[in-house]
Amino acid sequence: MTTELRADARRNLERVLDAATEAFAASGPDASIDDIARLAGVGHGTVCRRFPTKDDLIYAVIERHVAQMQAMAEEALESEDAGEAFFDFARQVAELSMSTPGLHRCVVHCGSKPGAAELDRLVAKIVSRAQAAGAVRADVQPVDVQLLVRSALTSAPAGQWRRYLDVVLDGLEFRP
Amino acid sequence: MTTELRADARRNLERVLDAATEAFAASGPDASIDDIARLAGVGHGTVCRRFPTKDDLIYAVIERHVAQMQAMAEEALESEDAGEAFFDFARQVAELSMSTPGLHRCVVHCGSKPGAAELDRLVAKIVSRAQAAGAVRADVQPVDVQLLVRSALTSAPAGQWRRYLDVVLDGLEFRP
DNA sequence: CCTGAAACGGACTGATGAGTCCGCTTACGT
DNA sequence: ACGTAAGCGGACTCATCAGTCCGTTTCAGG
Repeated sequence: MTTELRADARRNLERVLDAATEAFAASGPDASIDDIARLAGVGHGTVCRRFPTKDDLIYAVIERHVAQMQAMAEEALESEDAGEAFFDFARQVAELSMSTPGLHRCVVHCGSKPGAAELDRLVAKIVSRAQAAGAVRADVQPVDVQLLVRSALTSAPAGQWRRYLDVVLDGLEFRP
Repeated sequence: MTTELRADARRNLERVLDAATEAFAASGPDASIDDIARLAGVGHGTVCRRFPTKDDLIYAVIERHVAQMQAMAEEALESEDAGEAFFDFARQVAELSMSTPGLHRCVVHCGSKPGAAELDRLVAKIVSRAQAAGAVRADVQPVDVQLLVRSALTSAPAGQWRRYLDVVLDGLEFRP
């Protein structure tokens, strides 16, 4: 079987993923492969063999994050109150993202990779629904909402992001 | 006189500044010194001699920009209506910044260099005044306002920044 | 065991970009 | 015109980092 990994290979793979998670959480996508390899206690050749590209590694690390966000999005779409669903969703995602700012920067770095496309689709739905319900201003596109929220989170000094998010979300509210 | 430049030196200096302005406007602070030197038609040693550090060069290029912003700030401080002054000032600065997005990114890159400190002080005054007048929400600091506006401008896709700014400024308005 | 395939790791390549150095050129005062 | 100091430019150093290659080690099945 080509899909089976030797025991030591599997062990190293886990070490690499753990190390990468730690390194990316600490330094964002700028963490170097060498640092990660060192942290994992393996040669960097080993890292590059499993993940032909650095982005592959980043994506492997944030996959779980993205899946969580997707779950949140699906839940939001089931809520009755479209407006409340949107604002709650935004705060939930922010809370998750900012629990590890480095990983958030990795998500931003990846932009819309395969797999994130589905998430984008869901977000777009949440936003449109909230706009249709008159809870969110109509002169923005779903992608604008994503970018605005993202940039507020990214630009906020450590620990201050909640206030920044408040400003942007208030700005997104529909006002007669 | 040590402060006098030889004619050719002055000519080259101007060429370098022009080239740097063009390159930074096109590519932001990532424009390489080599590119700038090539564009100016000089060796890159010449660039590095005049500007020991790349940041020195960047700062020389944005100096005029910063000065213009400072003038706008001073004017804003003379206005009667503190709230209107703030919002107008924000839009003026945005208009200036985004007329050359690459330079805007340079300004962001420089953060608060010597010289920009004075501008920061003026901005802080404008914001506090608007807050005291009840036009701007009180739960943000002047620096937060700067970062929020900056990030909205930076994250907006080409040509879309006005809408992004609208959202943030609306979010900054005081609401009873 | 013992052997072949899988996995390892680090030396190597190649790209990039900032800043230094020094032999050559050129401006400009006399 | 000529000598000298200012100025030039590009080759060089140094650092960083992603990705490749191959000789060596280790696993695991027979």
